[in-house]
Amino acid sequence: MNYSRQREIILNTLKQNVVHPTAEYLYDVLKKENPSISLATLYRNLNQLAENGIIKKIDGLESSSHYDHNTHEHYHFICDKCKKVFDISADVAPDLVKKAQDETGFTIMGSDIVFHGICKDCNE
Amino acid sequence: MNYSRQREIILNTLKQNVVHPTAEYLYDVLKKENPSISLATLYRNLNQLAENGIIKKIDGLESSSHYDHNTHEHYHFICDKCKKVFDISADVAPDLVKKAQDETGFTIMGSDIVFHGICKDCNE
DNA sequence: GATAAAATGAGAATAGTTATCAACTTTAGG
DNA sequence: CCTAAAGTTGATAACTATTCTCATTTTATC
Repeated sequence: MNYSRQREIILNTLKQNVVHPTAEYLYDVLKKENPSISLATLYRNLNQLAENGIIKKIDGLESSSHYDHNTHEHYHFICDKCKKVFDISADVAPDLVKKAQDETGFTIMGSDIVFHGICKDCNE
Repeated sequence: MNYSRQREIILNTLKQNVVHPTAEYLYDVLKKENPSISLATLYRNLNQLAENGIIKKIDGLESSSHYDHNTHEHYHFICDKCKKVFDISADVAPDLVKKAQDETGFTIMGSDIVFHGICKDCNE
């Protein structure tokens, strides 16, 4: 990844935003200073920056939603290779909601954890 | 929500699938037994079942991705009312990846937690 | 069984994102 | 500091996942 003016602008704009903006929001902000910037350039650069670990893309699962008939508190692991989703017991994060509530003072109604990695089968 | 044949079929199909299928996967399975079922019916019913707490929709954030220039391990809270995203420190779930790794034997490369609820401002 | 409310299928519509491609930038080597 | 190769850009078409619309059919109620 070599230098690019647009990428620098995008990264700076993201850094100046305390919130965790969506691409759409960033696009609106960017266009004010830089009316010619293209939406494709924005997405391309956000993805590149994320792939290089310079920023982080927050979006649990990637494209499509998954559905689970098990409604008991539990979490999920998605294999980056085979894309299968596995259950992880709620024990890995005890009192999670309570702790987060104490830290923030927000009313927290639920939590989802999504782990990423490579499952046993794909590891072999 | 009153009874519906299609909803029953959809729920049963979901229950019989160990994996956590996407709508697309479910649609393929459903069509075999029930060729006339419509994709809209499937989505409508999955949403209804999820709203009624009968199944769970797994998808971190809703529609669009958010981007974060802070790449240190930390988690997020999204306010269901104003849709703003807030940071939550990694302390709420100590040794999370290690614990999940011990439980599963998978190679875990990362974890995302998304909390849902109502933020302080919206609570007032 | 008649009637109102809810659910359906088909396909159009939408939102978010990615792909394509010709023109322009950046980098490295001579 | 010129040039060729590699990378990046803007514009727009294309794609994917999901929701909306609406005429028809099912379900619940009296």
